[in-house]
Amino acid sequence: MQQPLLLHHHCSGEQQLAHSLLGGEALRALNVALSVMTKQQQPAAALAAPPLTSPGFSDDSKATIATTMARGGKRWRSSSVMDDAWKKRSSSSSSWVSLTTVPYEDGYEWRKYGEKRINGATHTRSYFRYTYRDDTGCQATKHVQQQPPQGDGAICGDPPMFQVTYNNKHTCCNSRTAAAAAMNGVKQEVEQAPPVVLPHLPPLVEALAFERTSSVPCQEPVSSSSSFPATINMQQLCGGAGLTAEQHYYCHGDTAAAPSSATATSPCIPGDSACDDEYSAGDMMMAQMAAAEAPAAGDHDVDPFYDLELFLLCDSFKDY
DNA sequence: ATTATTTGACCTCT
DNA sequence: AGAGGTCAAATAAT
Repeated sequence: MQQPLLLHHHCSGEQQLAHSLLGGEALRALNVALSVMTKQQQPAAALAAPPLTSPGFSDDSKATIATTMARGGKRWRSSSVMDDAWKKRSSSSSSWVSLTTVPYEDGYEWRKYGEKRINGATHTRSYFRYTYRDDTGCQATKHVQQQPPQGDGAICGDPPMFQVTYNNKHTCCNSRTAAAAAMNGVKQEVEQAPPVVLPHLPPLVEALAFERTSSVPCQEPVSSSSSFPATINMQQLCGGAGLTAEQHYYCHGDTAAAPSSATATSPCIPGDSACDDEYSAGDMMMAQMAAAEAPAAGDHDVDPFYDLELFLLCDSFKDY
């Protein structure tokens, strides 16, 4: 319903758009949808992606590495470091998949460390690790795989979809403080925060996603490298333009870990000093709405949807 | 000068 | 042997 306004708001005036969105049916529909969401806790849909298990390492493989290193390859790790890596790999296996059009905007900063051509895939796969891994010890990684075009692939306006596979939970408490600590040269204690439970998104979430527009100009398929910024600018997250595209999360592994930003980081929650300047009446309205829908203060620790709601609301309305 | 990305080699697993 | 993941030297960007 809002598509014409969204497409032409530069002509008809942003105020009118905001009025239409915040004062009309859209907000009410959103409110209802979120209300249903909070009450609906269905198991996650079947995974589209193959299981991403960590097979662990046998003693034999350790020996293999030892001999390999002895014969003078390009490897440089000491055996003790290797042992630690094995322990980590085998003890903290968890991964989850996100299907999204915005593969790099998840609230954390990532550094690209590799790119591979994957068999049968039309695009290369890019590998990222948490930018401040060395400072925080956070072992979170992800890889991004652009999906082949759906249908005939030539439909204008169909944005490229990316499958983002996250590995290892963020052990830094949240994105901003970890980044700040790293930038200040402060060695941050690695907190063993309780695992954040990934909200299982019911189908209704799809109704919240912004409808794809058919008027977006045709684009060349996104090339595998350098077409996207590999790191996330926090200012962009808080005040940058652009609507959040649809994101679907799937999880698997031992613990349902949350996609980093969608929950704990919530980079744009009103009241956060880093974002306050960017928010006005609309934000307060969203905060009130979320407060009305969410359990009493303090209860959102056990409400898997609470932070997700805030994130979606905040991110979706931040430009108004 | 510093930081981030690219890219080919290396490594493990199947 | 091939596939997928990681490393770090080389290169590019800031």
